[in-house]
Amino acid sequence: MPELPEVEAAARVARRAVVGRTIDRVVIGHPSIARRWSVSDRRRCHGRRIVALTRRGKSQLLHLDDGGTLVVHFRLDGDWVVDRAGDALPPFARFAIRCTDGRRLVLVDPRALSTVTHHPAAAPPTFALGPEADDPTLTATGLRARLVGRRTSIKSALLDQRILAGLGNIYAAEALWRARLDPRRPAGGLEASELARLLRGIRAALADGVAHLGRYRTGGRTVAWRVYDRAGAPCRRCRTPIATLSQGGRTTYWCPGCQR
DNA sequence: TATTCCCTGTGC
DNA sequence: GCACAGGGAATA
Repeated sequence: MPELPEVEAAARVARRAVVGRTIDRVVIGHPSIARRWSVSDRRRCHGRRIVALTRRGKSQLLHLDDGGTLVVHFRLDGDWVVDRAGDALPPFARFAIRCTDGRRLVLVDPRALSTVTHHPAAAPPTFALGPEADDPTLTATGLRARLVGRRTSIKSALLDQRILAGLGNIYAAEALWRARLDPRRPAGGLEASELARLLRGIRAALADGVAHLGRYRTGGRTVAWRVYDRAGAPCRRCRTPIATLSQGGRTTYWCPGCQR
């Protein structure tokens, strides 16, 4: 689930659940999380109030009243479940924040690839991220500046969070399809008009994702992607069968007929 | 700039 | 069985 629209939706769920509340204790449910938590990290969270929850790229930041920060990244499969302390933990619970009023925010993640880290006020987290993919002030010229000289494919560039933050494998493919751009094109070789199309494609793909989140979150995505996961099916624009290729170890879905 | 690994579940 | 899964840090 978690690319920018999904993480943003999850952040809203978590914000409603825990901002303004006080942490009674944190629960660590998997060694992959425990590895990054010292005894002092856990102790410092105890009794702290969560004063705000923000998003940066695909990371969620829980700001504590002592200046500390919890950084949560869902990776491929993470999601929040809100329940009550005392309930049985949901399946695949990997981490949880139990609030003093009994509210509990649980990170569920079958694959256990999600990460949660604590950063004390003296060592706040840093992010080597490009501008947000949905940043309304982003321009084609600005995009060009971030891609100039890049030899990698435009598809791989869109997945590089240092260039643009928030796109993943699905929305990158969807944006390129909307822009009618061949995903193999060198990132630094796109013309101004193509970059303008790409920027529009990114915005349209993200907007579509946001528009359909409700349906997505309540049981299986009912919305059809434009190209993602449609290998062999006819392109929705030109009827050419959708093809796949591997780029940087990820599968790219694209239309050889109308993406140039 | 391109693989390798982290984890576990699912679908072929 | 085995390949693969919407991510990204670490490594070569």
